[in-house]
Amino acid sequence: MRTLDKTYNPHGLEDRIYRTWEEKKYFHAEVDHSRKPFTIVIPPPNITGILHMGHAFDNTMQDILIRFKRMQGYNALWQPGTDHASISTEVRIIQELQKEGIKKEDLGREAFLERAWEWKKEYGGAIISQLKKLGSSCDWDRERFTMDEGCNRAVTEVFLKMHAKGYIYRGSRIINWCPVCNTSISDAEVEYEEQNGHLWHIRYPVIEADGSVSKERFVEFATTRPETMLGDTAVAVHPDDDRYRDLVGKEVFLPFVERRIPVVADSYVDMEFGTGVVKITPGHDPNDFEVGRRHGLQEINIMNDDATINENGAKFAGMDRYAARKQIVKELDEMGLLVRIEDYTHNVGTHERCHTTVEPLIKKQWFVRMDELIRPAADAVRNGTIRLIPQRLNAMYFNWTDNIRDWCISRQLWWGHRIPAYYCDNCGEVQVAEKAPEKCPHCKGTHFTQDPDTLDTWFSSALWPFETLGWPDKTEDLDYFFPTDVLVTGYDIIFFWVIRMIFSSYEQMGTYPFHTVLFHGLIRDEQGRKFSKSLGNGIDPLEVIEKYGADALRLTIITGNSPGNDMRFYFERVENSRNFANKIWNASRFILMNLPEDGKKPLFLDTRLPRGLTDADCWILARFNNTVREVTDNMERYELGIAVGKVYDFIWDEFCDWYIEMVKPRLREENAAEDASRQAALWTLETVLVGAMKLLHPFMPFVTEEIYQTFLDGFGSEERSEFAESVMISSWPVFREDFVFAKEEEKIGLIKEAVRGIRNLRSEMNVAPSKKTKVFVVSENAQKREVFSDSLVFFETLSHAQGTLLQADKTGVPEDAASVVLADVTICIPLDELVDRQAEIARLTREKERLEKELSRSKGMLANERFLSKAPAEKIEEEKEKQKKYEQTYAQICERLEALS
RNA sequence: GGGGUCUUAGCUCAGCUGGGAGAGCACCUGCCUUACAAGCAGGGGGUCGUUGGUUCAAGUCCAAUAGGCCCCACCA
Repeated sequence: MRTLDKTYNPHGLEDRIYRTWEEKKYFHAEVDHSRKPFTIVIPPPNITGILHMGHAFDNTMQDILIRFKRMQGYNALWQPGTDHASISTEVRIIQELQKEGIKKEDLGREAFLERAWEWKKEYGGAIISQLKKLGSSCDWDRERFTMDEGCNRAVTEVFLKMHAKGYIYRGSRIINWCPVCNTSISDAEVEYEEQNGHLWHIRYPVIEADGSVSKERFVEFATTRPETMLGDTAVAVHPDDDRYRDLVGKEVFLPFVERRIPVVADSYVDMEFGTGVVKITPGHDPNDFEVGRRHGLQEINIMNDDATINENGAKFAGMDRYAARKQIVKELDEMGLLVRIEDYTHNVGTHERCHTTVEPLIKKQWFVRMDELIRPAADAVRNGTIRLIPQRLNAMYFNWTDNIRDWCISRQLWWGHRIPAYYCDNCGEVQVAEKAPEKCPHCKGTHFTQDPDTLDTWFSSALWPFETLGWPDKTEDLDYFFPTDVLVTGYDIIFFWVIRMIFSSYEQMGTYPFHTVLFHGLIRDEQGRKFSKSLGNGIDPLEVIEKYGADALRLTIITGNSPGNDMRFYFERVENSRNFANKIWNASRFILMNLPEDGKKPLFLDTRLPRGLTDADCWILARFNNTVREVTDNMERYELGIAVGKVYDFIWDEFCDWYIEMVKPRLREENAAEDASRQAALWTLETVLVGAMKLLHPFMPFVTEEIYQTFLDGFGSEERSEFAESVMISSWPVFREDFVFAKEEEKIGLIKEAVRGIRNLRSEMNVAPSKKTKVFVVSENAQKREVFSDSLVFFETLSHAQGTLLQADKTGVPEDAASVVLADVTICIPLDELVDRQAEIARLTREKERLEKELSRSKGMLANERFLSKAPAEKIEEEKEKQKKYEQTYAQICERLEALS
């Protein structure tokens, strides 16, 4: 006989089920033109990473969508893979080497890369096995890596094409330099930190008309970085600033390096700030760089790559930038050029990885020109070709596209895609090509050196949606699965990744990579803080899975969350999810207990409605039907949190707490004689439970699979079908016309109200559970017998449960009785059975007041001409019905009150 | 400085296109009822940040305001 343990235990079960899925190749998708594809590419996790809550969030959402679409009959492909993550991996390897006392440079490029590949081999797979623990139904046969052979070819191809089109160029620009990582970093990798510093007020002597350095006339300005004065090539004032009008065009004297630099007028200067004078250091400040370019100023680099002062820094050469700062301030003071020092807090750019203060430097780097490329990316969102969910993120998206700057793609790192550019050893001429050319077209030299830099890690990620499907080859996969459908990711990488995928895809493929981007927020700790290593507040999803199961983790993550919103993670919430798994487990056990033991074909395999269905059966079928429609609708609108909430409520509240309780009497041995009714109940129980397992499967894949298969008991079909052998390849429930039972729904709705009324009464009147109470059900409705044909049984159940005899009676409400007045039925408990007459009066009075409020609202609406003329007819009808009910009920309550007092 | 977002029950949060205030946890009461105490039944508790406006009707739309958070830019 099919049995389940008393308590749900995900341990072991989840791994076992996942293995079966893999063995059966359910995750695998092949080109099949008879079916529509549905494709998601995974945001490739870094090979350095271990699974964190962010991954869990991201991948749970993707898995839900892909499982849903798979069940709906789509040829669903979830394309997995990992990212080489150039800088973060390189940093980690350097740290590892440090422990062995080895420096990256000592090892050399070749040996270092060997080391990196070893790292990839060792740790790259860890994240994959962790994703499997979560239940991710990726097509692992298609796993890719951003530095595998195909992706390498894709990267080179794109680089060459874009270079040929003039989108990629090499140029001198001011870039952010990290002196510790020894590489340039992109603007987006700079993190601003508020730091306490100083504002040094300094003055430069003016050069007099006779060419002498003035002893009396000075220009005063303030700076947070005095050491950069060594690279000053001008001071600037605002063109409208009357105070300095006569100075513009003159020169001032720069101490130490003894340079004469011009005073220029530029509207970049804020007249209000400080003295209205700014020193201009084009070599070490992005704004100054711009000013410098406008005025044709000299660009002087005063620093080495390790942020020590170089030979342009006169006597300070060789000093660290901070040591030089100290010394310069001291000497300026001695020269009488330091006016004062002020405390000042300001934002300082730091490298997000190592938090070193970045140094703006002018360097030759490779760039992608963005002005033209970005346009179609902005248009796609603007005209709705690509939909961002939630829509409010459009603003953030346009904030990026409207303020785009050229993308610096070269990195002075070793781990990554090598730039396909070769310099002639003889003349230095650069050739961009797949391989080193044989001859330099410029000087005919034959020896070349490849550019030592690698590409920004996002360069390859930007190609991810099509390179993983075979590009640059023309593959059938690409043709069939691309463009993909939905991208699921965090809003924090809109710029890094999403925008870059969109323009890259448009440029290379002529089409957008997906039509929808579903964003999720961040998972925070219970105090609302981000998870971070330094805070030590991280929660390891694997530990949660170990303790509560992957299903519980998934349900927790998705419940009550709406797209793009952050959420807090509480263990209490996981416990609740685990309890829900246990709940459905036990509901299943209950049904199994009542099934025949002979291993007969399960009843629900016959989808026709059986004889003997009662009102209760029809009601739950109708409620299920309704849930199917709503949940499907929510899923299609990506409202996953709402969808799962509805499934949860249906299963726990309607199915378990009401239907199973209603149906119990019919299952009892002594009622076995009424076989048709019993069979109908069992058929309904099975049909609804199995259907509910399907609805729940995308969210909680493991427990639903176990239950589904237990019920199918080996009778499943090997094909994808309604009763496939696995729930994950079974078909998603659809709305059924034969499950529409409006009348029965209404009846049971009434009965539920009645029962609640009785429970309320008993509870409020302090009726002891053991106390037997008479209950009269009074109805004006002549059809009451029919209405309550089920309810009698139901009441009996309750009475049994409560240890109380309840009985229905058609006589009127006795004088001395507490009662609940419903629309067309009154439920009462004789007062002699009860404690307190006053309590009943108080209760009825409250009820009366509530109704008065409702009535006045309703009357107001129906008296309003505009409402009557504008509102849809159904709405008005509905309101009239409501009012009628209110009035009836109100009258009854008044009567009861009178009778009591 | 620009943009976004949030403010709903003690806590954490749902609430789609305006029309009877919700969930989980916590709390209180009563139940070990033969699926489940990881459970069942019932209950208390909210002027939906503040002010004004649109509307017959606003948690829901508009404006202003206070406070929190996020992103971008970054004033030397």
